[in-house]
Amino acid sequence: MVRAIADMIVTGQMLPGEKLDEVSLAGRFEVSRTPVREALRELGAMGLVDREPNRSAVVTTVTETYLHSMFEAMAELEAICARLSAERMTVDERRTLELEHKASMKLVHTGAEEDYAAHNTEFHTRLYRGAHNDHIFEMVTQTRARLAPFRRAQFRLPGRLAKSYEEHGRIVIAIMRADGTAAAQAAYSHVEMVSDASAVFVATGEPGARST
Amino acid sequence: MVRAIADMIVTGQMLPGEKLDEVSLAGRFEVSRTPVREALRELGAMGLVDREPNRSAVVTTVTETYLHSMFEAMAELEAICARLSAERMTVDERRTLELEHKASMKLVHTGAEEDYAAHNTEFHTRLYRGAHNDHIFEMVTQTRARLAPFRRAQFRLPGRLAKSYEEHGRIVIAIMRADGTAAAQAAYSHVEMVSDASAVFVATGEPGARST
DNA sequence: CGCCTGAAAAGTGCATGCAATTTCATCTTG
DNA sequence: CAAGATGAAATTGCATGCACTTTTCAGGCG
Repeated sequence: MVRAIADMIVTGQMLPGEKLDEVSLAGRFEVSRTPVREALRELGAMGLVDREPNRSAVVTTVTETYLHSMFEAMAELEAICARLSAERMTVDERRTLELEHKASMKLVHTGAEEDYAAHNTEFHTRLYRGAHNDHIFEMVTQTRARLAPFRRAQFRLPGRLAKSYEEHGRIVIAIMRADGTAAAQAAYSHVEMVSDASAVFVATGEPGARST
Repeated sequence: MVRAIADMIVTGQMLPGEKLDEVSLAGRFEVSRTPVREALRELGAMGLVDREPNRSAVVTTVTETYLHSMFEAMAELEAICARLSAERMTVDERRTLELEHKASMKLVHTGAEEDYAAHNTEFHTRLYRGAHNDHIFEMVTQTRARLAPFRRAQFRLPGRLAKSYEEHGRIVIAIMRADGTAAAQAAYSHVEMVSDASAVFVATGEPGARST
């Protein structure tokens, strides 16, 4: 159930500031309020909802500066993962990463945004796993989840798919060369691009853009 | 109440693997089981306790490899904070950091372990704040909390106080020079030292050492 | 003597109910 | 007409109770 509610937030079905009242959710999931309350607590600890005493839980509205801090943190974390991946990935991991990347080229050509988005998620997850550090994996995964609402529309920008593919390519090459510094550099600027692309939608008031 | 239980875990009053049964805690805090359950959920989301269906919550036992991954993550995070602090701290923040650092010298000479530990916490917190990135601040703070049980005894190692002071000094100097690279380097190796110092106690079976 | 079996005890998961707080609409007043 | 006061409805916080699962332990069996 935590997963279900988290998904609704992360996928943008619930907008920041929206109230999550316990009885409605209890009805929606056909359980009593007790498990709902526990789920909301957990979501609160995850940073997805804000809770104040005697008030309804609300989907967290991130301020513009906090959003910026998350994107910056994301860039740093991805840079670390890319560097460690360049140093630590097994030959199998490297080969798979490269193969999957090259396979995604045809998605770019056909302009399959949905499919490319899925590939993109997997690509980055491979990077996180390749760092061989479970705690970093958890941090980067959680941060990525909280940023999801703001990244969603990025591939709708014209030419973004091709750009993304090209940036991935730079990361892959650096990792294949075991060049940690270059990999970190490439990953950092890749996230910066995503951040810029997302900023467009934030500014135009797309889902999740409302800020305090 | 979450805070109270978290403190018991972080300060080592509760050892990894220890069961947290709801009725006892309810009695201990003189409330019913409901708020206790919610607190345990939250602690679970924070990674301090493990919860499985129909089983008592237990204080998280970190495996040796996961502990290692947390220390490594901590080094990376502190390095980032030090680098960003070197680039972004205001003159006030820099001055305070330096003053507090120099003031701590006499704690080293008198061998006041408790007081130095308190100073140490504040020193690092200043570093985290100096990065001017709220999300990174949250991540590093949470990671630090989870590592607390394993770092506790480090200052009991002979000569550790002086070493720590010296390492802090290197970080301070780099930050005063606005040399981000040197600051990151100094912070990273500082955490590595702490990791090594803590490993001694983990190996000897001090509180929090039990691993799966 | 050790191991399996099963029943009792203990503990968790969830529903429900009540007190306390917040919220919202309406009424009052300057 | 706007701003504040007021009371009822809605909502949260917590206690309690019951069903179900896990654990424990005593007795029987190999």
